[in-house]
This record gives sequence, C-alpha cells and structure tokens, in this order.
Amino acid sequence: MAHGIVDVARAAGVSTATVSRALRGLPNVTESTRQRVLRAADDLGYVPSPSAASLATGRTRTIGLISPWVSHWFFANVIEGAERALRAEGFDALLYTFEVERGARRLDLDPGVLRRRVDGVLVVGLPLEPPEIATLDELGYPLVFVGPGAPDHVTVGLDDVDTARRAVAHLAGLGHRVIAHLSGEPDDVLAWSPAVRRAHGWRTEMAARGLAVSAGLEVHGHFDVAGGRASMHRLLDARPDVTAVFAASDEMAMGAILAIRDRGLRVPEDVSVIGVDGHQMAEVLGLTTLAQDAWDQGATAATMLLELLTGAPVPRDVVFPTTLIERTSTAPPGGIG
Amino acid sequence: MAHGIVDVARAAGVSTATVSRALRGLPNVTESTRQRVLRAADDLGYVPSPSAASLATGRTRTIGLISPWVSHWFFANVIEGAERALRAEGFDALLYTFEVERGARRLDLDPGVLRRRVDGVLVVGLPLEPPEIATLDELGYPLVFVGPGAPDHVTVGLDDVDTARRAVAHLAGLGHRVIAHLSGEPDDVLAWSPAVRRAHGWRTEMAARGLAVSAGLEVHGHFDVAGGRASMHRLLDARPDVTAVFAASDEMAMGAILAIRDRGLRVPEDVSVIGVDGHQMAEVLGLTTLAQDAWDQGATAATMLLELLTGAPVPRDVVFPTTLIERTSTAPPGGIG
DNA sequence: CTGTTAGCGCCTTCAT
DNA sequence: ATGAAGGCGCTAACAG
Repeated sequence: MAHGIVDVARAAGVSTATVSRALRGLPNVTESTRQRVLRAADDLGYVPSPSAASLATGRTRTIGLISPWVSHWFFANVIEGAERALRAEGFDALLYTFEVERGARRLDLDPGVLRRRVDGVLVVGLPLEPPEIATLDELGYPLVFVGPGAPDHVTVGLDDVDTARRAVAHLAGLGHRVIAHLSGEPDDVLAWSPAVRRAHGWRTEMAARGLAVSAGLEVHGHFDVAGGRASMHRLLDARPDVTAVFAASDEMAMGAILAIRDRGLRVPEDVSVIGVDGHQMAEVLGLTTLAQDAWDQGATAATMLLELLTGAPVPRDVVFPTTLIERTSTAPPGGIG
Repeated sequence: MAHGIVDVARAAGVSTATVSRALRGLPNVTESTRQRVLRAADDLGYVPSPSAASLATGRTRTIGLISPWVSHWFFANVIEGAERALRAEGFDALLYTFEVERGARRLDLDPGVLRRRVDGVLVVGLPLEPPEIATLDELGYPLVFVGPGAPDHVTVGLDDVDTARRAVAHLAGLGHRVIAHLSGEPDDVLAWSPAVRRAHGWRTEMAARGLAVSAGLEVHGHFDVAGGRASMHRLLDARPDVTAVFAASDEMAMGAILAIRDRGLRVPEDVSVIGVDGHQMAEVLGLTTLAQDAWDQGATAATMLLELLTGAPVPRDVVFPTTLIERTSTAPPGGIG
C-alpha cells in the first residue's frame, strides 16, 4: 500500500538515486526525467519516509520548541508564529513544555529527549541558567532564544530596559511620583531575564527623574494574573500612598486591577496601572500598555534558526519595538485629568 | 562522539540484539545482563536514534496535534494538556497549525505532511467536514477529537447543548425574556460543531420556557473578541430591546462587553452577558460563564489516543462537565436585583 | 546525466 | 537467554 522510492523508480524507469535527486530538486537531472519521476511519484501517491531520510542524512527537518507553557499569551503567540514560519519552510515543530519549578533541576533530562531528534532548538520565554545553556550547547545544534536571551547566543526580544523606562516615563509624565513596580519572582535574578531588566529600567527611569524608589515599592511575585493580584495586595498594604503601578506584564497588570477593585479602589482614579505585552484582553479592560508583537518574534526567530542551519550569518540580537497604547487605566493622580 | 547501539554492545560484552532488548525492558534478558547493559549505556551517554528506531519498527512515538491556532484560550490549554500527557508517556507532540479559511480546502496538503511521521492524530477544536475526516481516516492511524467531534469517532468534549441550555436558564431565571445569542460563523453548519450545538441549545431552552426566538436575536460572527464585538454591535442595531446575551465563548462575551460599552451602555444594568469557557481573564472582567477544563480535555484525549495505539478499548465519547460561575456580568433586567 | 553500491542505527526473526 | 544477519527506506559517494 505504502509505496517506496523503489516503486517510483520502477514506475519511472530510472534508478532510486535519480528519483531521490529529482524529487528533491537537485541538479544533474534532465527536465524530462524529472517530470517523468514527478508524475510517477504522484500517480503512486508516494510520500517519502522522514525516518529513512533522517537516518541517511542525519538531519530531521524538525525544530524543537522548548517552552515552559503554551497557555500564556506570550508563549502561545511565539509558538504559533514559529510553527507557521517553520511549516512554510517544510520543517516540523516539536513541542517541549515542562513545569518551571524554581529550585528544581529542569533540563537535566531534556538533552536526551532532544538528541538526534531535531536540527535546532528555539527556547521560548525561558531565562536559562548558565549550566542549562551549556547543556543545550552541548547538544551541538543551533539555538535561538526568544524573549529572555542568553549570553553570546542569538536572541530575539525586546529592549526591556527601554520599555520599562518608557512605561515609567508615561506615568511620571502624567504627574505621578509614587510609582511602584510589580516584578517577577525574587529568585529570578539572571541578568538576561526580562523581569530583572524591566525592574532595572523602572529603577533607572525613577532615578533619572529624581523619584524615590523607597521601601516596599517593588513587589515580587508570579508572572500571571494571580501573581499580579497577590503582589498588588501586598503593595497596597505596604504603600497605601501609591498612585501608579508599572506591572511587568499585562497579565500581572490585570491581576493588579483586580486587587485594586478588591479594596474598593478605582482605576485610574485611585491608582493608575500600566502593563507590557498588548494582550488581547487588555483592550477589553482598557489597560494602558506597551505592546509587542510576540507572533512575529516567534516567526522571526524560527526563520533565523533555519538560516543558521544553512550556515547563513544572522544578527546576534534582533530587538523588537514596543508601542505605547494609551487606554483608560492611566490618568493623572487623583482622577481624570 | 555520538555512541550507537554497537558501542554499548561492545562495552557490555553482548550483542546489539541483547542491548536492544535490555534497554527496552523486553523479557528474555537475565537481570545481571540487563544491569550490565544499562550501566554501559549510561556510561557512554547512549541515546537511541528515533529515526533508526522508527525506520525499523514503523512506529514514531510521535503524535500529531492538529489545530487551527495555538494563541486562543481553548486551543492553548488543550495543546498544553495533551503535550504534558504525551511526554509523560515518552511520546513527542508534533504541532500542525494552519489558517482555517472558510471555503478554502484545508487538509488537502496535510495528509502528506502527516504520513509516516506520526502514530496518531489529535484534532483540536476543528469541526471537520466529512471529506476531511475521510482524508484523515485514510492515513490509517488512530484519531481522537477534542472539542468538536466527528461522527463515529472518539471524541472528548462538552455537552454543548446542555451547556447552552443552562446558560439561557441562568439568564431566564434572572427574569430576562429577550435573550440573544452570539453564535459562530454562518457557514459553520456541521452538526458536530460546538457553535451549532450551542445555538441549538439556546433555541431549545428558549422554546422550553416559551420565550421568543425572534428575528435578529441570533447573530453570527467570528469566534473571538473582535467577532463578539462586531456581532454585539449588529445585535444592538437590530434589537435595542435586548436585555441579555448568551455568547458562545468567553472571548466573544468579552467582545460583547466592549461593544456594549462602546454604546455607552452598562453591564449588567443595561445588558447582561454570559459566556462559555472559564477564560482566565473572565474573572478580571467579572464575566459570568460556564467554565470547562480545556487542559484536562487535552490530557485525557492524549491518554486515550495512546490507549488506542495499544489496542485498548476506549469510550466513544468522553463528556466533560461545565460549571456555572456567577460573577457580575449578569443580573436581573434593569439593574442589580 | 544516471546507475551502483554502501551504509545510516536499530529491530527482529531465526538459530543456537 | 543470547547471537547472527537481514532489512526498514533513503541518501551519498563513486563510477560510468
């Protein structure tokens, strides 16, 4: 039932080598021969066996997408963009997700899973520690990072420091002086982590404007809605004088809005909130945010990875822009201005 | 560098056949021999080649996840749940997404992509037409559907009719009589499509309560935020007397809320809104909804697919429950009750 | 330009 | 319980 290359060869009256060349568009095949082969293959409904091809070539035409989740805005979009770009080039996308438990070894097992199975790896939204990066490097194939980067590795992402500074600048421009920051987890300390860089940007811009980064203004927590809500509650406990909050992600920002409402306070009259991402739901909530195009980052990273495979030179860093989208969650302190 | 089975065999002082058996836990291997092989493999850092194994066995230990998107709530969660369940069993998840353009052929190309590459296919949230289903069937491997099903195929999903009826019942119980429905696209007519079944449930419950399903009360549109917003605008144009809306998904419901606000109307004072899903953002918006566990549906479907591969019997349909979560987007007509 | 011929790395009878 | 050997389907020199 399932025809092989020999069947096609027989039908076309040529050798399997010629079939192989013809079907893969290699040179040194007469056009008429190629046509004959193509027709035979089509007639037989021939589909080459990827396993046999990889075994023979050592290449899999498959890219591993490693990501902590797929059910979060940034990750889902990057993955979708990457998968589309890969498929357009005839590559398959293998998904590897896993719990990111702080303190637990994470990639110890993975190298085995990835080995001999992919031609390259796209690391999505995962700040890796040096030993983990080394482990991936040892696998020996091209690596591209999306979001958090890794020292000396090809990275696609934002200028997180600048993004944070612009968020703070927007708030300060509105007249706010007590501007808090909802950051990532406290044990997330890698310099190339977006959470760390955004916190750094917040500090920098505050300092540049002579605003105090006093105790309790930075609150650490999970990078999601629940985390943002919890962080905001702690912030309101410690600093009831806060009038504006820069959340490191839209999901956290939405959590913050929930917490503010929990307290019977209003957004933006009592507290202004700004996020980062451009989450689809941000519009529904009227959340002011610095939007990024995650889908395109995934597609771009995938394309770069494919170029890396061909040996083509690619830039070490691709920085995506971020756009301020003003909505109704930010206003001058004390109410609508 | 990359050691093969022969290296392990040599190191353990046995044949490759014994290594193969030992490593795969097959019988007919002395425990001491097995240990020796395991140690040798470990020492050498041996990782079997999936390509070689598939070429020899015809099996790939890979499951194809076919889905129109990954960046939507339901899809992202199902995919994540499925991937986790598959990996736990040592299976890989191959992602296949593609534009779902109505009227355009969609799976015409896919069979080739899938052939010889996976052991089974999980169809996520995609109402397939009979010819498309037939195409997949011809591939010859097990199929499991999540969300929309397919006649005579294993399906994991909701009781959409019942879910819709309960949504309408909630609204009617609050006192609403003009209850509209934001449905899927008009050319989505497959009987096993959730959109069609939810619309059917809406009609059924309305009829059961003697409520009129008059002209303009059912509005078709895209199954996302933008679609819900557009549909709601059209609804308000045609039926300004509407006091409650049952949206076929939370994303559409959020779009509807946006549209209602666009008109300067309030939720729930002027219009009550209820959705389906249990989207993470629904809480932030205070959206009343019928929640489902998409992640678990993905994991369950994946597990069933794996059982199908072993020839184990699995139920034809697995129906997941749906839970009413009352929040602030629904209230008696005319305001808070 | 095309055919021949080894493998690629593992699994799987068939013997022993 | 273990080994020997053929083959899975395709690619990649090397001839011609």
